[in-house]
Amino acid sequence: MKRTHYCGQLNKSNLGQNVTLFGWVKSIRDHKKILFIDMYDREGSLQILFKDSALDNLRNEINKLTPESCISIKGKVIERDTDKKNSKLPTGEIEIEASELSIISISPSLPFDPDNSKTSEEIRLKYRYLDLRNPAAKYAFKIRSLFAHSMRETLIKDGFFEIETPYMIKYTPGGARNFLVPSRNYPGKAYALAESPQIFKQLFMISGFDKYFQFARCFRDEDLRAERQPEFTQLDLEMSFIDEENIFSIIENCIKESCQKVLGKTINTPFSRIEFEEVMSKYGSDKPDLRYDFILQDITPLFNLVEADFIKKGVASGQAVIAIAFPNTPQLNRKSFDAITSKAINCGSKGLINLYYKDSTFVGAIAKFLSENFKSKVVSELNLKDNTNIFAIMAEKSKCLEIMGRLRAEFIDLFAIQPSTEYAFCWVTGFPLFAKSDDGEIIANHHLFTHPRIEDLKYMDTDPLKIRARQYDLVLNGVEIAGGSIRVHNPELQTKIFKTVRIGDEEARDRFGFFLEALKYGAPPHGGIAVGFDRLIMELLHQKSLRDIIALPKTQNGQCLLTEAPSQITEKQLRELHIKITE
RNA sequence: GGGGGCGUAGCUCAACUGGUCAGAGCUCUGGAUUGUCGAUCCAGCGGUUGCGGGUUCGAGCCCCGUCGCCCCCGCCA
Repeated sequence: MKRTHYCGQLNKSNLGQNVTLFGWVKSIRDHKKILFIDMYDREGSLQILFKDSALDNLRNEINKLTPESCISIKGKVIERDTDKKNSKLPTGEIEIEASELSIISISPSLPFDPDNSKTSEEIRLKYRYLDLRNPAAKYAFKIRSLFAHSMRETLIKDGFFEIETPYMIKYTPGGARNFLVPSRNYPGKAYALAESPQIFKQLFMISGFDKYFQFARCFRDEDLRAERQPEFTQLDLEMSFIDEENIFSIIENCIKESCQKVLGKTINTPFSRIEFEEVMSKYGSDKPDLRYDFILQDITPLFNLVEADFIKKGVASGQAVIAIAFPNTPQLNRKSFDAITSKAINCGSKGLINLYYKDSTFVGAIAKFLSENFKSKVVSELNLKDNTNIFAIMAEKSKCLEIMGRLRAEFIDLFAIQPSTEYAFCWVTGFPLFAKSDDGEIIANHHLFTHPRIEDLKYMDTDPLKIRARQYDLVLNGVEIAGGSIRVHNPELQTKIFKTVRIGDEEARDRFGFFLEALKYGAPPHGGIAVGFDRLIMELLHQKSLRDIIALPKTQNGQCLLTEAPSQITEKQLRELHIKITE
């Protein structure tokens, strides 16, 4: 029982060799006196030929065969006649003339065809082990594996230690909701599953490990989205005696090398950088998709010139008008326009203004209100060319930007605009350190250990909302794939920050006691970043859902359709855990 | 917690406003076939229209409830 080759790896260089293969039957084409089996394994598929006395001898066995059965074949690699080669198959120049066949296990017909991508996800997740038989899945998980390996390799080469942190940890309030693991030994107490290794990696810096990384599973009990799973993988790292530049270059290099090695794709470094304020005003989002260069434009002053009442009133009451223009796009039909308008309304807009510019004239619902003065100004300010759609909304400025930021992606989709590049990486920096909560309180925007920018420290007592953080996100094609910061290592500054967000000594001790204690003992300056590894792979492979690159994902409601987790637990288990179910 | 989409044969889908609407392709089963390659040809099997109520002479279609899947908002520092 020894495999000599993978099916998918044989080619003309193996001609004449006797091979032993293990794999699955894809299809059987029986011509009675001659018969073909397409056989595949994880590396690809291959045609097996049965004829003459070998076919006569194996006939009984072959008649039992069904597609997707597991078999082994012994035979000889032969070249196909020129007119019998199959250029669609990597192994199409050769075939195996079989001398032996053994059936390892017969499969009944599958509940669905693994190669048919139209099959509903519900069925595919229920039989995920069959779904994963398809070549696209094999490719995705091969890339994922190689990428993890390559990232690990570059970090080890850069002097990082890979250190594990516990998953079952002490619950600390704030942040994402935790999954809880009730304790058997301590009635009423529970572990929390770690939502990230954040606090531990900072402890490692205080321990003097200097450079730490880990592929860490993270658990968050929050509602799911296409790019969120309740458990996911972060490439987490932290370094001492560094600043932002060190983090950027470590990550850029790690991604660049891995893309080159694993995907054969060249990524340009350094990645572009953009400040939070700029990214919000230009793209209306802190995770801009820079494969497209359309930017939002504030045309509020121009709209003063529009004679429509609702616009005059809006602008007079301090609302802003934000526009975006799409040259070389067709005029929208009623249906498309209504669809996109309702999206705008769903995002909180009152409506959507659309003007179409063609042959030096404007078409649209508000066209009749436009003065010549307005027209000539808008043409020059927006640099309008023929066949351009201009969309605008009017609202409070930050709301406007946010809504337009979302619509930007919708328009790009609607007009099927081709991206200018395959991968657009960018760093977003200069996030505000604090934000104002709904009830007017000052709260931390990121987490409480984020270091303020040195030049903004002076606002701490006077105008803390003006302080920018030494925080950075990495964005790829409009998806946030990493985030991190330089941390506070000075206990006095830490106390000041707590004070600003009105966390008293007692609360601080309660929530972060062991960590604040640790900070006292000669903490080095440090910072780090966590890469959403699943999202990175998803984006690199242009997948729309995290489920495509997680082997055994959960549904939007957090169920595993294969194993049916979560499942009912018994009275006995509950008793052991000192838990009573009410209701 | 909220908004939207979907659920019909093993799979993918169809069935105009409620009335020959239980249908197709693929899979599957049987047969034919010496160069096929998601083979082809012939024949056949296959249904609690997610589930439970209701309206109606009559429901896949309308109404109420419920379950499940997907997308989004809130949420996820």
